[in-house]
Amino acid sequence: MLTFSEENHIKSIFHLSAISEEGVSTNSIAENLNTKASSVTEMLKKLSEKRLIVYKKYPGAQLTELGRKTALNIIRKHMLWEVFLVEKLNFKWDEVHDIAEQLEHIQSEKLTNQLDKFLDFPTQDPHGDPIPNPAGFIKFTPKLKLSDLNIGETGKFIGVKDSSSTFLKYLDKRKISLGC
Amino acid sequence: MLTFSEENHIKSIFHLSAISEEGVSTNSIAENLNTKASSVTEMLKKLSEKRLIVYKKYPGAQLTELGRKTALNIIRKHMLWEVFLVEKLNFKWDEVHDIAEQLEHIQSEKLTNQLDKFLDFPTQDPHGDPIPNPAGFIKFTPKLKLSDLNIGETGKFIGVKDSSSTFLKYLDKRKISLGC
DNA sequence: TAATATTTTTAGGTAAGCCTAAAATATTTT
DNA sequence: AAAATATTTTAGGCTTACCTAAAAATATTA
Repeated sequence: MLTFSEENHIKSIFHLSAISEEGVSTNSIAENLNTKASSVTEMLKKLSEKRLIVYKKYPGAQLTELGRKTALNIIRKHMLWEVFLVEKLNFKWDEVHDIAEQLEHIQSEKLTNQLDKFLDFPTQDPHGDPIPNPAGFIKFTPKLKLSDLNIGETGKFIGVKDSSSTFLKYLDKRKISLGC
Repeated sequence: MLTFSEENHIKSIFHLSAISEEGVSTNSIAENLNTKASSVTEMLKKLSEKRLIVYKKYPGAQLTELGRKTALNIIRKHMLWEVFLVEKLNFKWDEVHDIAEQLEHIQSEKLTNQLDKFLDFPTQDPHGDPIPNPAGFIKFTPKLKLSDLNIGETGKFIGVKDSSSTFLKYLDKRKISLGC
């Protein structure tokens, strides 16, 4: 059983790995979690003892297979709750993040699986990101940036990189929504 | 913003007040929360500073109006989540308590209200207890104990006092469910 | 490559929330 | 009402998760 803080660090390392690959720096985690490098160092030691990361002093942190599974499980829960909030409770896609940050820490495997079933096994969260399956497998859809398209070319809008409330509201105002 | 521990103490005091009236003892709270009297004393000081309880050294703790509202809000969330788990996610009435103990601490008034609406404003939780409304008002239904009925008399089964998993499973086995 | 800058770690401190053991207070019994 | 028993509080410690400031390690640049 992990604490909220441990789970948040694992999640942060997962997200940052996707960008940089090969060792996530202490500073980047600290920045990502709005905490200090010294606090992160402490936590990295702990996560390393729990075999969730491989941690060599200066190169930084890398998730083990166990760590990756743990991260994906938290992210899966986060995304399923976001779908629930948007589809069942009529939240806007820019309002769900903070609530899902809380809900993702609820511990009950049965709850997660029943929620998944209730939502009819969604494959994407409200921002178009793929939801990992219970085994931790992610099905990526090939994507292009809007800026990669030439004038006149068309495509289907399947996701955003920036999930900030400001940007999502901007898209809403321009009537740009998932599936366009 | 209260911590989980503060919320749990407030809830405990509320439940224990219902039984004893007039000051809840330190020991009873400790027993109820599986903690020690000395830890409770500390917490009572803190809750008192936050004007959630009135705390005189030996007579024990009593909720203020603010404390009562706080307690009822937590209990309302707990019950709504229980209804959600049973009605939407197909949980049994004996499985929901531990999960609801976690969900009751999620902070979002909008979430609570949207959930309430989604569930079509339920008035009772799965164990037959009345759900407080957003203003903290509880509508009690007059009840009789099964043991108060004479042989041959009939009634409608509207709730249980003992929500232990064991007892609820026993009722299930005897095919006794709410509304019988 | 030596000097400078950056990053990371270590050292030491704080607050919350728990604990045990001892002291203080209240209650019950004789 | 004094003694014995219960309860409650205080005192002092521990762990987690933060923090700041200083030291150590690494990277960069002149």
